Amino acid sequence: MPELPEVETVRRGLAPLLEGRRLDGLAVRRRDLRRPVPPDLAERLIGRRLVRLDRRAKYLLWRFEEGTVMIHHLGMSGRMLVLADPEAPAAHDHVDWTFADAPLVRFRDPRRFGLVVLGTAAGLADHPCLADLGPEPLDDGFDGPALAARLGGSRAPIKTRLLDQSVVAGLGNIYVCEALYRAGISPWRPAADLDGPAAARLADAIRGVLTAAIAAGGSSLRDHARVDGTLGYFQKDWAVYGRAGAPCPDCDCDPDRTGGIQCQPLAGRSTFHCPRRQG
DNA sequence: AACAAGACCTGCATGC
DNA sequence: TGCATGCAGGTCTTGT
Repeated sequence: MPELPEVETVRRGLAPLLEGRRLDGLAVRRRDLRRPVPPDLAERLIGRRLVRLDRRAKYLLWRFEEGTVMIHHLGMSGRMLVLADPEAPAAHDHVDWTFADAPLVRFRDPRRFGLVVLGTAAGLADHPCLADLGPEPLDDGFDGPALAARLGGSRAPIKTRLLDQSVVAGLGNIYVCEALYRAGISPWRPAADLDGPAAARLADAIRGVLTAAIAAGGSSLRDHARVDGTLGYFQKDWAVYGRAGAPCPDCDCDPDRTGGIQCQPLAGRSTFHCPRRQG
């Protein structure tokens, strides 16, 4: 589930509930996530107020008083539950946070690719999780030249470069497919071959698709809170992802004649594209 | 150095 | 119905 828009949606849902509240309790049921949950997590956090909930790339940054930061990644299958009326934890409910005057917040992550570690505000930029991240695509200054500079002279396919978090922070397989489609650029095109206009179109496409997805996701946080399960929201707006065989919504190519949206592997990931629009 | 491939872990859809 | 297979939104490590 979580690429940048989903993490941002979670952040926007949780922040108003939790910012300014004191953490009163913490339950860790499994410590063997992608990296071990630190043994002193409770000791470092309990009794402190959450000053601000931030996001960097696909990480949630829980900034507590006195400069302690909980760095939290949802991995592939992680989601946050908001439970006004807490139910018994299920099999993959690994961590609960209890803030004063707030609903219970629970981290559920069946595949355990997620991560909860600690950092400090002063050293955050140098933390191993964050040190190599590229620019935030929604920040001011992310444009064609900035993207082109990050791509450098790489001959690798543009899609694999965009999945590299040190090039642009926060994109995953879905939004890379969608952005390349919007920009009309083949996923296999060597990154170094993008000229100025193409890089500008791609930067615009990245910002556009992320912005649209966040706008669509914002209304569905209650689905997360309700433990609804499935994805819900922006997926109905995907132009190419998961739509192999469907007609391209833009060039309207006939799937019977051109094949419509195609899915082919690239760097081991399913890659959805319209060969005609993105030739 | 740059890139590809495999590993990590579980759930789910599909097909026999 | 039951079982085997393949695939999944992300990193990280290993090997070429």
